[in-house]
Amino acid sequence: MSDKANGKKYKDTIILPKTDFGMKANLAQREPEQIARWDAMDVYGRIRAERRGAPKFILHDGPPYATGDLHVGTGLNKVLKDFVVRYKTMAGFDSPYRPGWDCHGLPIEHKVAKELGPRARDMATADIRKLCLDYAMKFFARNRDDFKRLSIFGEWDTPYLTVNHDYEAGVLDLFAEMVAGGYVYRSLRPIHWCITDRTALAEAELEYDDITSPSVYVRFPLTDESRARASELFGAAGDAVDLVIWTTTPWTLPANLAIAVHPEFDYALFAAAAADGQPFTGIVAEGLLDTLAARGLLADAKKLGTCKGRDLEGLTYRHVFMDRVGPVVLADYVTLEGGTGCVHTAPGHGREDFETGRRYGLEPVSPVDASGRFTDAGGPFVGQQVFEADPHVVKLLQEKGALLAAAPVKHSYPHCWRCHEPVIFRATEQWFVNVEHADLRSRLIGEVDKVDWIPDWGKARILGMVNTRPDWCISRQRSWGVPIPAFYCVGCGQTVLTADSVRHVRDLFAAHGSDHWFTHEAAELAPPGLACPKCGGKTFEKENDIFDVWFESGSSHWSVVRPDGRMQWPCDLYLEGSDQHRGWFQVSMITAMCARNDAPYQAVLTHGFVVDEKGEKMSKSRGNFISTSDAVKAVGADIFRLWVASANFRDDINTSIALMQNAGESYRKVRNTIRFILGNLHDFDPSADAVAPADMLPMDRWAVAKAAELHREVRGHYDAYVFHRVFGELFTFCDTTLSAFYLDALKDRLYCDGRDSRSRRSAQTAIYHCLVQLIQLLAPICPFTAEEAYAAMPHKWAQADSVHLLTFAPVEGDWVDPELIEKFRELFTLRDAALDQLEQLRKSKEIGSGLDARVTLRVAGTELLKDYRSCSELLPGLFGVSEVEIAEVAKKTGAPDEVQVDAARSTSPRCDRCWRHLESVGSDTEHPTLCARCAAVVKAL
RNA sequence: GGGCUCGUAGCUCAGUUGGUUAGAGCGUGCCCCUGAUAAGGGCAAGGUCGGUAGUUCGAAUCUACCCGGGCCCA
Repeated sequence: MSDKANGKKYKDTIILPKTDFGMKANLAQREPEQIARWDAMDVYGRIRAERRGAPKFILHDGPPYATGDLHVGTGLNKVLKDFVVRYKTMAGFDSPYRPGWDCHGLPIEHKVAKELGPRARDMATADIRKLCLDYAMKFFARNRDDFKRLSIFGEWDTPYLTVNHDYEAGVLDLFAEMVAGGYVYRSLRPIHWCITDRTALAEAELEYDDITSPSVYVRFPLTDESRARASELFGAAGDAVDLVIWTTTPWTLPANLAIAVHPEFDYALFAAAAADGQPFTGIVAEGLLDTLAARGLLADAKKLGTCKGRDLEGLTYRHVFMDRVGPVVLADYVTLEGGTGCVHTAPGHGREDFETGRRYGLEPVSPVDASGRFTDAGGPFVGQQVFEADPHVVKLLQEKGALLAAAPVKHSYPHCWRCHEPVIFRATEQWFVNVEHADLRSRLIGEVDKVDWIPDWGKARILGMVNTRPDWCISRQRSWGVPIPAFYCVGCGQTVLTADSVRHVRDLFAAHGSDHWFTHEAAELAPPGLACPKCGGKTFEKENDIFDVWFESGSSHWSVVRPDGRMQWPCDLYLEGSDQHRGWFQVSMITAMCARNDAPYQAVLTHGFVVDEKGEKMSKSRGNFISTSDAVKAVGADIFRLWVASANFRDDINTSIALMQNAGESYRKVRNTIRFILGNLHDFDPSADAVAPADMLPMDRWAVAKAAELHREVRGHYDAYVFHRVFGELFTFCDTTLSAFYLDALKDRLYCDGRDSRSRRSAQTAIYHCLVQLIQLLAPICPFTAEEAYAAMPHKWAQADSVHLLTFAPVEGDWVDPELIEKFRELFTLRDAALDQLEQLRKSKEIGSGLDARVTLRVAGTELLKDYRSCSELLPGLFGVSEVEIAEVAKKTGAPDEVQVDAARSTSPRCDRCWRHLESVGSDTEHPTLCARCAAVVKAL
């Protein structure tokens, strides 16, 4: 019989791996089937039932906007949440997860308006809202399918939608608390306004384009008292002293209430000649004096003195043509880029001006009606349209001798997206939340400090915002949203908004939804018997404004978390992208502090943004946009999820299909490691075959100790939400610990030792425990693969219909063995030396397989010798060679114990069955081509 | 322009309180195995740690400035 034929004959006597767990995952096809099975068994519902009464861990979902294809970033966010929820669930917590969607808001209304075109203007609000709802529902359904495909465990049949009646009622319930607390007020505020369409415009509805404006330099004279003070400040004086301002919108000058200077800049008092040759004394920023002089605005300018901007605060000046005295105020947005360093401030016509005015208690003046014509308060320009009034304003300034210079200037200016005409800033009545009321701002700051921000710089980020944020304007002149439930007395115009009136409307919305507001008259909406507190009137009009969508999403803790008996308020965790420091994190905190003086969350975890492979912003217009479904189509959900886990999400995340395919390489390694173990457990029943720890071989005890170590470290990383370390540990365990070393070293025992031999069962016991850890710890990240592996286990560690119903099996104390791990660490340096030698033999063609070689350890020192002899059995496996000889060599006195590693081609014959070169081959006459071990095993069959 | 933030091999990540020659894995190239086989094992190449200037006996690590990216504002 030839060697080959002999080998074939004995091949049937070795025990090769056997499993149905395929090498190819075929995720694209199998994942949807698995989802269907989970749905059919209602695995989510069963988890809820099994965890009832357990400690809770509540991750409250931030609602994504229901529009467009799901950006990979949105998919990544949901996957990270799913890691948390699944991990906490396996850790024994009851962690219900109810996803949500933000369904109201301008982007949807905008899309619908675009589709409708001019028809939109003639449509009833209620009809437009119906179309918006259809739009939102369409995308909600589409996005939900994408999320489900990622295997996010959650309540997909009962998500919270901000258009749900109970959600809308919750928004008003929270609003009622805030009204009761005195946080809500109504005031003028400038907004973008199109005088052609007579409508308010949002930032997203503006288009910027160049226009030419009649810019003017204007002199405003200081009052007598201020002139006296100025002469002290500057150490110089003039008969009259003028503040010089510059503006590109002369028509806003009737609304001028103040002049702003920068507190840190130096300002100069100067003497110069105006264009008409008349000498005058004025004030501008010192840094601009030369520039202005060089432009010929100030002939023969002579600096008389300087002082800091902050010292000018409180000086007063006389308006040139309105009967009004205005103050000098401080503002740090003043620049030296252009102008004079003294900024014309009209709180009714500019956002910054408005904020500055508010700081100084200046009530905005905005004498312009909806069509852009000056009202009675417009002084000399009553009835004129603002842009047409510009030249008249300039002329008047000239007549008054206040015009220093006028020149057309080209600059970028906002235009209406519909009619493309230039827009104006116009002050209208808006609703606000007062962040100073009842020390709200300082309470917010104090509360921010109590929340656990992960990473910790999140705290600095949100503090910076809370510190400087102005009052929150919560009203919008829009259709698609929750109406602000205020009433106005027809008799006297008085606003009526009380906690009780809000709660009355809340109940109407709970029953009928917010559409009710648009389909019913004020009389049907107001609480019965409502009377105007001012005039006693009983007839009312209803408010037309709706809430800012941020108010809606900022109410989710109140609408969703608080009423749900399965959850707890405040919840444990919010987990969103870092843009939400300004957005959802902040607005949720504000509403919660108003209502309950408490943060709505105990911890906030943020992730960076998904960017393209070059680290640049991802967008459809750049052509580097990737949707969640693109990703799933390319690599499948489990690989997508593994990719998410592999990235350090605290920074921005570089993304491309190719990078996800890289994660696919790691996936294959993990999968094949699991597959190999499964294959070698096909005849292993732990209840009958497991070997007690004390009886296990040292290398197997080492493997179990490594598995225990893995468990401890991975759990730690999960607890700290450091998923890329979870991934790293799991991968390294599969790749380095198991595949490259341990499993390779085990093959001889698993394949060739007797089926029931202690050495083989010991190995199986170890890989069984390794597999249990792998499947469990992988389950939150790759739920499909973990389930598939669990199903493929011939004997499970815990019986369940799904691995996701289980809690983590505890690691037994006697597994943990740091000393053993340390000992192997030493052995590995020996292994490195051996592999180095083997590689040289391979290069010189002396050997091919490691089994062609034998290793000799030349040991100097009795202690070390004893050490190696005690574990001589495991050495061939450690080095991957046929045999290892331990030889004693002389030790120099005083020298430390030493070992030298030598490898050489084995001189022993090769066993036909186990392929090892051993001296014992041929010792059995019945099986002359086998080694002693194999002969014995074959005979016993 | 401001606040926060990131920048270590082509890619994903490690790099204790500053301390030898900056480490892994993936990918790439080469080799081995053919009893994990569209698998498995090994070896090798690949980095001026974004740049510059400081502090220090010594800097990927500390400081300042600059460059590039991101989020949020203006």
